[in-house]
Amino acid sequence: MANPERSTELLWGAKGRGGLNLERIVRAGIELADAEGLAAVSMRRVAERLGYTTMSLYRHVPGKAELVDLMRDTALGTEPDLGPPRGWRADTEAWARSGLEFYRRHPWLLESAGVRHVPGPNSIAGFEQALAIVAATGLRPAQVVAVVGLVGHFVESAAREVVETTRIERRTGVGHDEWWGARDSLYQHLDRYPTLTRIYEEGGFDEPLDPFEFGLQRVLDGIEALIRDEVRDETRCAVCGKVIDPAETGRPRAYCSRACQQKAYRRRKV
Amino acid sequence: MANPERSTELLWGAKGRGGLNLERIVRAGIELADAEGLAAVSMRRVAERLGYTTMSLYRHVPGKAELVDLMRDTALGTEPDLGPPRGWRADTEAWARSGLEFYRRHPWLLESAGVRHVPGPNSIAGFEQALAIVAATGLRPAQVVAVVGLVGHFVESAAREVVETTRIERRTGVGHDEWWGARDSLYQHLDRYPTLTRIYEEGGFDEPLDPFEFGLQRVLDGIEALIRDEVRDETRCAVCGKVIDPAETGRPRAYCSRACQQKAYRRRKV
DNA sequence: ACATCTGGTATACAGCATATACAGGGAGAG
DNA sequence: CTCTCCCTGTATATGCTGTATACCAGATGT
Repeated sequence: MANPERSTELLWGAKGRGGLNLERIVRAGIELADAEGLAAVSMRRVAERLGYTTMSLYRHVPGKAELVDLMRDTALGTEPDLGPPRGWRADTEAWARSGLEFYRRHPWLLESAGVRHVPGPNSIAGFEQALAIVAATGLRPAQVVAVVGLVGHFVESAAREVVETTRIERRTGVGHDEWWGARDSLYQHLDRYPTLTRIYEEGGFDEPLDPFEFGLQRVLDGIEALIRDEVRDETRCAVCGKVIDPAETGRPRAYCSRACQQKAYRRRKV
Repeated sequence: MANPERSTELLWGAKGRGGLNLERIVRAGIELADAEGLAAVSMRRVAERLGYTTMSLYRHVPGKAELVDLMRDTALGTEPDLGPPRGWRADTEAWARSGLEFYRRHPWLLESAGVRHVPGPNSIAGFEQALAIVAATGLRPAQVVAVVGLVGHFVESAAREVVETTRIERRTGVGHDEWWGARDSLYQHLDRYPTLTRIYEEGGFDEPLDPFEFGLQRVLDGIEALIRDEVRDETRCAVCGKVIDPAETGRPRAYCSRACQQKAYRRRKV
């Protein structure tokens, strides 16, 4: 993937000379987006930041849409792993939490999330990670896929909420005030919203629960209920997914065969 | 709210004469967005559709952002209600389903959902509806708010997925093929994604579960678990939320007092 | 009768993505 | 060495976008 010639050129070329690169363009785009949001990423701005003309970019990138695709997948690539496995629930939680952290670092990804989303290798790697975690529950394959989709979309949605909130708070100082200021015009029609009124008066909006933490526990509870209903009490091999027939004595088996045990060991070692 | 003069003008002016209106502009914007997506809504296009010049719109609307806000709230206004109450779970499900249906009708709302979202009266009305449903569970106020947020965001997220899928399928004919076509380049690196490979081979992607139906049941299950843990076995008044002390004989009480019973009756009647 | 306001128009400008034409430099062929 | 061709970067132009500014006709108020 990483052309070594280009990489050294990228690492050592520094100041601006050394010619234009795909990598340099993508990096400049990401920096711009991290700092000022996706809307600030225009071909002009990216080119300016690199000291070239607008059209020079088109020698390396087909168009803006593709640039954004590349930016997304590249940004994904710099993420850490989740540590040692501790059961599907803890692992899924860790996966979700790292996803949130990721969106926090690159909020602009949320702005372009609705669009077509051509999956790059790094994006697929995250998908694989989640599939492996959830597959260990023993759910049926289609259910595994659905669960991963559910959690993934939940993270995206919650991140959108959290990021938006912090952005507004940072921009308007307090934030809460502005929100309730806009609500002032509502107070005249409050009789039309009796439940809203009651919940407001009971302080339901004073200290809102963290939407990510709250929602995540609900979603995981829901998945747990599904597992309880669907999965017979069989342990399954983390490598191949086959049912493991339980050992009658001694330490419970974790793999269905020596082959899978070895495979897991090798994978763990690299 | 609805200026009768303007409304009659709007209803009877028909063909194009009768002058420009806020309502006509907003309606034209919605029609355009429904047909061609939010990206197609430009001041020029809206004006053309009405037979006026671009700048004429600015006599009635401060700018495009405000026009979109108005479009959103107006679109929300034409939605049906949910029928008679049948318990929090069925009601929440109905609310979510109507939300999905709404997004299906106006997919462009999803494109502008991430943004600041100034809440209009109709949007608040939907919020009130959901609050009333969830408040009947007896959860604490902050929890009620969090649950409504969770379900609302889930609907938005699932709708995005569903709408996107149908759009791609409609545009590219089959859709599935295109998706797996893009995956062709992946097959060379499949050894890097063992779980993905296994799930694919087991048919986990062949007949994907409906993300809305699947996710909704998980989310509701999670909420149900929360209620089971949090709520003592007390029935609560749907009007004021107070605890109802149970009737020892006869039909179970639904309201905490005659006053609330009457209030509910009056509200139901209008 | 005159001023002011309202609603619609025409023109202009800055920003955007990108198509097209062109220029210099390096590589390879004759 | 020269000629050609490709690769890379540039300059210019087109057609979008939102909107500022200036103008103009007609209605209304005084």
